[in-house]
Amino acid sequence: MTRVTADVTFLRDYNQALVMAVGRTVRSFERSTVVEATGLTPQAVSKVIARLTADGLIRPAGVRRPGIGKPAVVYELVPDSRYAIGAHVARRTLRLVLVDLAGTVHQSAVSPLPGDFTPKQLLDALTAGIGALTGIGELRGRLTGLGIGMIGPLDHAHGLVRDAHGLRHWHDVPLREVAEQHLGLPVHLDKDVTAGITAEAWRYGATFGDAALIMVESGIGAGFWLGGTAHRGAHTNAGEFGHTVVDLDGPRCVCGRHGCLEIVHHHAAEAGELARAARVVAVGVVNLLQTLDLAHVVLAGADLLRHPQAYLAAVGDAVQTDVPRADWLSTKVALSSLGADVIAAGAAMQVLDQHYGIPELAPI
Amino acid sequence: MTRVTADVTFLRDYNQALVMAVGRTVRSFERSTVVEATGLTPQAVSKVIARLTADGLIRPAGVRRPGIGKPAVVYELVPDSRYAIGAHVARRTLRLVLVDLAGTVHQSAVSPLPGDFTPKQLLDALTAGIGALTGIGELRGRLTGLGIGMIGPLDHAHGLVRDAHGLRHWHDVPLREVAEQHLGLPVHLDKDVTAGITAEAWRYGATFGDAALIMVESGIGAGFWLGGTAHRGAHTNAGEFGHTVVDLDGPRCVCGRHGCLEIVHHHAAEAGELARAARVVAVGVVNLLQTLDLAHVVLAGADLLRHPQAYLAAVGDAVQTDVPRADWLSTKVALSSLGADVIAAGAAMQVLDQHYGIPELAPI
DNA sequence: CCTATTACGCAACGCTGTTGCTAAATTTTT
DNA sequence: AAAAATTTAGCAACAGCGTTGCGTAATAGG
Repeated sequence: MTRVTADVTFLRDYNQALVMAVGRTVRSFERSTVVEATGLTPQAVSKVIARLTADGLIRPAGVRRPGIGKPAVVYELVPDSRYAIGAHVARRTLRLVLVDLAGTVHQSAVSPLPGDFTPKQLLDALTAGIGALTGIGELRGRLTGLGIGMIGPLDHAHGLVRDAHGLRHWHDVPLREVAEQHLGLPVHLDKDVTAGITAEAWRYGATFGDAALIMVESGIGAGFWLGGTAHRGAHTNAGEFGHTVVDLDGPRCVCGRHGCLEIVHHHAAEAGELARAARVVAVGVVNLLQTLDLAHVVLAGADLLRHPQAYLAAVGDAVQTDVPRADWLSTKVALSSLGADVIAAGAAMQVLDQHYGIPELAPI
Repeated sequence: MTRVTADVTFLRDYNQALVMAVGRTVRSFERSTVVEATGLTPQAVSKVIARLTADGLIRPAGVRRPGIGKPAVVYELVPDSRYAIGAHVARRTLRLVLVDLAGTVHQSAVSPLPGDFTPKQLLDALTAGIGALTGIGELRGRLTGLGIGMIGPLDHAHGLVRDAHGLRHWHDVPLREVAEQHLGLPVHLDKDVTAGITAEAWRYGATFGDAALIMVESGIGAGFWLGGTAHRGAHTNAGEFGHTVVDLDGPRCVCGRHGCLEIVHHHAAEAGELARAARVVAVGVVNLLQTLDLAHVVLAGADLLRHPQAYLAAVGDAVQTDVPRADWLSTKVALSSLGADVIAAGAAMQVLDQHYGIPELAPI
């Protein structure tokens, strides 16, 4: 939740979210854990824990007797106290997942979408797919909403699909509003890559630094996690990473420029030169590191995950070789920990994050 | 100021900073202006204004009689209530500026630095330069500190120069600490490009969106302003924009890779092909826009400012032509409004920002 | 002179996290 | 077996924040 001014309710929500972040990161925790992690006073932590317990979000889970003194009460998150549904809308498929408060994916289902599908067809597919999730009826009251990760361009703030690449029927569609009415659920709309990086950040926990998710799948995109939050850009259009020029004299791209990362990669992949294709992506990743100085790079996307080791090795090598070596300058490269579910799961986590994540203040 | 947990003092500082931001942006303001901009209640604004007035940071400046009713009291920032000194440390020169609370540059002085200067030599130059600023003695008590904008790599959080490019005597120098002792002033250390974009953001005001400052000057760097704050990256090393590959088969760069933006630009500039040099920078800028979706691009740096119109035209054209056209997707391209002072002035503003800027919370 | 309108602050309030202190549960020492 | 030490945890009072209710000051218009 974003607001401009800070009042005491912000204060409460913020500190409460800090405790929830601890609960999500570790399996179980006690009061002293939170005190250490947050710097809140023990008394304040007690109050927060009492509130969260009353809401059913956390629960006592035994005691710890470390030696002398009164044993400490151990608490744990109640994963099944809240759920969210995540949808990954691609050009031909709809993937739906059910995610709990701890970020665990409980169900995952893929269904085909009609070629060049319309908004109506997507809504129908969403309705059918959500209905098919087993036990969805029993989650009433615990279902916080639906997150949609979709190809752009779109307007995250207004829930508007501006002009989805390669889909004729998607110009200025107020998808969030329409879906909320159609499904009777709160809906959150974001670019696929941004949803993806949110999933990685949520699962990794609060120590997740600046990071990018590279998605190779009918195009190349990137999602960014900068300064503890998703970076969407001035018009929610950040991440068109495939359309950065890496070869001034390269082949002409659909975007009109020459030598875009995407077209160069595509040519190499088409020619069956997997190693060269992977190296091209690696060059792009190192460009990102030089520009943004990231702590994590996560690789994802259907086309990439068909040859995960080739890409992982190429990017890992390039990061080792091409970035100036220094022990203080390290970047972890990894494959998406959620595989093909990462976009849908991240979209679901964005919904949970709106309610139970760390709130933000928007400077004027 | 960064802290983890939110308490009531954070509330106060935050809302107070919002009012200061209004005061810095507009020439004069009244209570209703602030109410509208922030959403605070009139009563809350009255309290904040009373505190700021007592501290001498703002003052009444007449009344406004809009017609019927009691006239409103008009307030204004007191620019000379606080000052900061900014230093831009380049390879051969030291530039010092004196900046007031409103962000106005009052004095600017350039002095040469010895070739391959040592930390000691820089400290002496700083001492001499600061002493030479006229009227500096009368500012005691109103001087908030010294900001240093310097070539990297460096560690902003610890005030440590890791390994300044091309300077032999600068390995792991704790410049902030040393300078604080030597000068008896609080010192703030940051990369030159980050200081530069801070200057633009401060002057532009709170509505400044995601932005980058492109600096062409013995190398090409970029400073980023993302999500209402400076983006420094995981290791304060963001902005090595010159070392992004734009030509896979291009000439070998000092960094070891081939076809870096910097080396390609350098070759064109050396050959006297100004238009081509400018176009190369423009390609890089469009790459940034595709990746990060920026609202502003600011051009700066000694080498660029020797031919400002050529670069401005090339980048402006490329942004118009190469980024997918849409009325909602607009980026403003401009030359640095502070010219050669931008880095030093930005460094000074970072010091002021620490005290009177909008405080941040660091999620665990 | 009266009324409507606008600006603005005092006082009381609700809420936050903090502080001071007491109670409870356990181990260690006598 | 009893007393002391140690640690956890919460009740109660408190300070500080923005908010709300309401009274007062200052102006224009009738």
